[in-house]
Amino acid sequence: MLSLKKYLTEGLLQFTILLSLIGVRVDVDTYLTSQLPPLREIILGPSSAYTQTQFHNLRNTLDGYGIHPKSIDLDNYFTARRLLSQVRALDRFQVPTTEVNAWLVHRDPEGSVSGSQPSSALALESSSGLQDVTGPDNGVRESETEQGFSEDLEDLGAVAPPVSGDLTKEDIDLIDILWRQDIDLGAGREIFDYSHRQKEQDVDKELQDGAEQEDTWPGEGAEALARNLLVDGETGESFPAQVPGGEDQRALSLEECLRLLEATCPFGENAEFPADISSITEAVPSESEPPGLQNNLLSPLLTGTESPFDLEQQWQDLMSIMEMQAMEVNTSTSEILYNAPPGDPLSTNYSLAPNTPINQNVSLHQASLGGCSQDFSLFSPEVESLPVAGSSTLLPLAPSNSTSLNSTFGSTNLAGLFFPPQLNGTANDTAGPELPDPLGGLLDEAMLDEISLMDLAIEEGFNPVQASQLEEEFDSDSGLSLDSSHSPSSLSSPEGSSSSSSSSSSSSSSSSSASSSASSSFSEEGAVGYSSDSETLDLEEAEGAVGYQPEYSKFCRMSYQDPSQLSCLPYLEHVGHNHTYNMAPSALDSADLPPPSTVKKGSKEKQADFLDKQMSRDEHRARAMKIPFTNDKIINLPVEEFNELLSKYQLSEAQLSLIRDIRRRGKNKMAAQNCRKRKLDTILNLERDVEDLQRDKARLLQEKVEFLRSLRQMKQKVQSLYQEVFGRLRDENGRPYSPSQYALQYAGDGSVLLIPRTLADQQARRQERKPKDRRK
DNA sequence: GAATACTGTCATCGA
DNA sequence: TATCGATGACAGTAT
Repeated sequence: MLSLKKYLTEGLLQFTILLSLIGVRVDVDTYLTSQLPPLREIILGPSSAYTQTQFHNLRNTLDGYGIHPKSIDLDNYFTARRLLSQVRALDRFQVPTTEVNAWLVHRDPEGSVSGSQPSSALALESSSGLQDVTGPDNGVRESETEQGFSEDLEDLGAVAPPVSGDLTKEDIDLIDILWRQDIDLGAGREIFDYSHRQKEQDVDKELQDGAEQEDTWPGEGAEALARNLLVDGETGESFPAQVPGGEDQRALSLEECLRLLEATCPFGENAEFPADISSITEAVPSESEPPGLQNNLLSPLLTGTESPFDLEQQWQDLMSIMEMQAMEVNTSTSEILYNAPPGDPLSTNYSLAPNTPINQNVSLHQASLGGCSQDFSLFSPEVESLPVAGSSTLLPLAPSNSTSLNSTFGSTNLAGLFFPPQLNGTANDTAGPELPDPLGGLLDEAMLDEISLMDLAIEEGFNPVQASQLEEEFDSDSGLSLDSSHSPSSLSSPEGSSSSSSSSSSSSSSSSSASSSASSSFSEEGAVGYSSDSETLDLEEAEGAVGYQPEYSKFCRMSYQDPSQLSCLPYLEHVGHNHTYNMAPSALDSADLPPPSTVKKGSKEKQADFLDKQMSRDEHRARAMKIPFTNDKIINLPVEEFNELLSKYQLSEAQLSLIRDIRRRGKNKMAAQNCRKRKLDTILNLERDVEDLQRDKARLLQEKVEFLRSLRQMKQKVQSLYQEVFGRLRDENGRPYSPSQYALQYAGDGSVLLIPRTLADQQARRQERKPKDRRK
């Protein structure tokens, strides 16, 4: 179950993200034919399985369309089954690139190719089971999906040449837009979706009219669907044809979102000037550059100060996803991670050894977040700072083979998620500034260990979380939150045997010769050692619950054996596994039992022997010693009452000794059960504590990465300012100072001094020694 | 038949 | 000192 749950959860997450990216309308017809009209109505009803809008509505429980709660799971399950396979196939290089291409085509003002594709797209859709292809963009996407990756590149080059030439950035922007739209879904969207779902329903009715043809829906059903697709345009978000002016609205929203993105994303403008960053960074120790260039750099750096807020939220979202994702180790990712562009200025000072455990641990589940990985790259300046070279920008994303694609989509962006790209940069890039690296100490081995531990915590913490959740379901604070599903077989069989057990006679005669027949009767009842209803009730009346605690404790493991709690679970009252402590047959004599005449003699003997076997040793002893009261009284009575009870009877020394032993053992038995319950609770609490600590640690590490990123930005800013100031300095003759001979030094009062390089180096060495001495 | 889990029991300690 | 609860250890039983 754990694996299944994990699989579904993971798949649904991937599926969710994928839907968010491509706006796929889920094809439920394949799975819900006319044999399941109610389910079909529920799932294909006004609210389900259409677009990302509905999906997030479901997730956000907007309930705008009155879905039955259970339909959500069914919906997710059936859709996930099919779409999960597509998500899984991401590493076979189809979907991720097509997602990107679809949006690019949509944004292409010319859109010549995309506009010519709808018919083929529909045909492909019917064959692939994807219904969502409504717009020309999706048509291209579908066709590309079918045709493979090589043609994707061609389409990219021919159809959707990026305006800025940075395809990666556009992809990132678009993906971020989708995310924002998902988050900010308003009523207008829902209304739109609703109206167009009604039309969809009409089409479905038409399909249902031709009920037999539904199974073979690629025929007429596909045509109807095609009509529907041409009419409603699916997916709501990206669909212009349905609503007049819808395309304009969409375009407007895109632009708005782009503006929003540029305003919030600290690297948005950075990506526009990757070369500038590189040149400036490299130029710090060397000769200065024209100051005008730096102005272009400073502004994005300044805007970068706003980044932690947005990034924080996005990190939280992503990490919440990551916590639910069972991340697997993908060692191949390191290759991609360390193949960062050599000119990447951000990777200059924060490179890692390629064999650090970080990148071995950081990876997504195969290509599970292939589409989502683009979102991750949104926060990755590395991606945005890739050399802008048109289609060449896609090269890191373009797989030469399936393996590389898997690693690319599975890990690269995830690395950007967990660690800023500079962490994954190569160590070969030594073109950085010569200023003392303030971050060098922060990225030592300890830091790497922590980050790797974070991965381990997330990885290892997942199962304990699930386990604890199951445990919590299994064992609540009361210790008796039992579910019948946990032991269905145990519940059914004893109940089935209750009738025969209740018909047992009142005869207390037990014979050893009846053992064979008794055992056979047990096998017939299918529940050897389980007490019947009447037995339990009678025994509880006669002796109290002490003798029957093991029964339900078997279900709740180490639960407290409190009979009062047992009353809350009537179905458990009658079911259980009893080793000992059954009532004495004499107690059954007074119980309400059917007249002996209604019971066969053989069954009487069987029952007697059965009950005799169910008696505990102490009960046997008490019976043998003719103790005049029940073991329950012996055990549970308070000391005073117990002594009074003993004083009422004339008991021999052996009887008194036995009674005291019974009392001691009975109390000790309950104490042992309580002790074990406490022990289990302690373990569970510790488990939860560990999970909490793991979450806290992961969160803190996220924050740390964020801080490092901010620090890096500040450092770049300082470097730029340094160069700008240094470049403007002139000596008495009006000549610029040589960076190799002079350096700027920041004084403690905020002033900046121009000192010889040698002196500056000496001071830098002194400052380096001080921390070392302090450590000693 | 071995491994494991559950349960009862004993011995012991401390309150 | 007797009683009781808690707990480790062991053994029996069931799965």
